[in-house]
Amino acid sequence: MGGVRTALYNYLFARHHGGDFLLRIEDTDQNRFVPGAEAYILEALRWCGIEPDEGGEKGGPVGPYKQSERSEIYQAAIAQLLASGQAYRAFDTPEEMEAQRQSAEARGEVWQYDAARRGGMRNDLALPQDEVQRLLDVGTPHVIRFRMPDEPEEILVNDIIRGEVRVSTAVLDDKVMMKADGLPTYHFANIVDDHAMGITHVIRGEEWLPSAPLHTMLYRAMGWTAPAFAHLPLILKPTGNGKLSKRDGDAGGFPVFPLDWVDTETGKRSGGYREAGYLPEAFLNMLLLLGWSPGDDTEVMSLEEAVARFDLDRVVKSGARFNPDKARWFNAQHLRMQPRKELVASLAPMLPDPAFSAPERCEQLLDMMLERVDFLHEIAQTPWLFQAPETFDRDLIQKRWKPETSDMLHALEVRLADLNRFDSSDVEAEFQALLQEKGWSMGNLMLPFRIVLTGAAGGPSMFDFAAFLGQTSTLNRLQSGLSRIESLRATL
RNA sequence: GGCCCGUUCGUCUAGGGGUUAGGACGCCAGGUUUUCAUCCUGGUAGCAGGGGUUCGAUUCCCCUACGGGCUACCA
Repeated sequence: MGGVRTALYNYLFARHHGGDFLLRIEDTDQNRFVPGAEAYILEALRWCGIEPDEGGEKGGPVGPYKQSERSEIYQAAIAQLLASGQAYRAFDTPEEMEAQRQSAEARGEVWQYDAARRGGMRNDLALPQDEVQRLLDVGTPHVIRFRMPDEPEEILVNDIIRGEVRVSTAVLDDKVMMKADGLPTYHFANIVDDHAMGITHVIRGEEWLPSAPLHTMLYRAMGWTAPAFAHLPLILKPTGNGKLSKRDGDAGGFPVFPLDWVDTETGKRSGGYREAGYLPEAFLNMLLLLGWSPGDDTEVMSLEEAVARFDLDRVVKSGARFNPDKARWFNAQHLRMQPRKELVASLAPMLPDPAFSAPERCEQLLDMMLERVDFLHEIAQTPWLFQAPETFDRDLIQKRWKPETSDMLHALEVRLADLNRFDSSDVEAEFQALLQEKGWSMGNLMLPFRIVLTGAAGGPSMFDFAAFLGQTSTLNRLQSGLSRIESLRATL
């Protein structure tokens, strides 16, 4: 969800200002490679309708769009940093550094690889030149670190959403730019690629705000103009503390992924909004308002409207708690805005019996049910629409079934059997005529009629429903339902 | 621990030196409806606390509290 929202805001911003939205795959961590993840991202964006202008399967003029295929570019860039003395090689092993960290922490000190400590470490800057050469000659694994200024300096980051953020380089460490495996870290690859690809705006999650000063320094060190930054508020759990995470969905009964996702290692499946029955428009609309507002009372918006109205100056600063109830509400709103044709096309394959999948039958179902559901599949999952009810609401029958009720329904059955036409209006006219003739009240006949045909208390207009069933099915349900209810009443 | 960001109804948010602090979700009540739902009407509920500045702070400043993020050869 968080990733989709970030993509959405980037897309809207680009579209609103006539720019391009590119997709770059940042796959520089070999250990975290997940098969299928890239295809998943592409498919999720496609489902949402926010496909990139460049990257993905499209490619484009500033490719490749996958960092694992851009090694030469990073090599050239790091050579520049090394040559200008703004980066250096470090040979310290993870074990060595961990030991130092442990002992520092035992003394209550903060340990970081910075200007104050690098003199005591095994690197270019501290080791004699011939020792460095020897290490290099024998192929000692090493990383390349960015050299923070020796003297503390205040770095100013101008964030579109948060304004000016100032950090002293004294609290920043010498971050690794190139890992021992020869691949760049996020920090380095990101600034190199953003520059190479002509990125003008970096719109990303707030978790990146602490490293924005580093990125600012990297642009300066490379002699490049930095893009504009905008750090988005995080999406928080519906209840409890912390940001929304994968586990929250399964526990809370709502999806946190756009599409179903199966973890290839554990085999565990996490539900997606698509599979949960959400319309992509509703999913996006819900995400849109989680951290941004148009400034007036408008809430339900199409993607086009969002493009027209979106800008970064109305993005909220504080974290937004996700509300599953409101997500449902958005779906209900968008469901009713869908063109009929599309609803029919979506509903037809969900239906339990192909006999109901004909366009006119789907139309009838939608007429009766659309305003009563939040999701289309709720129609398909209402059993009594498609077959006579198996069970009847005991409490309801106990409360509302009077001694004369069955006879009244028998009378209705006889009248309905005589009908030559069985449209909703025909059923209604006959129903009213019977009431009038016998002096019965609407409530005393209508609810039992509903119970006998559906087994339950709620639902569509009974005249529409009878017409939907047709004369034969209506009469069959009346007969079988009545006998079932009679035997049920005998046990009450 | 250190650094950074934040704080308006339960939730998402509008607002912004003088407002009856607005809307939405949820919840409650009433109306419409053959039931349920939709829809309509109304209600419930909020400026974290303390200091300043000011004629006047929810709005500006500071502090505290609380929340969040980062602190990897992960992104």
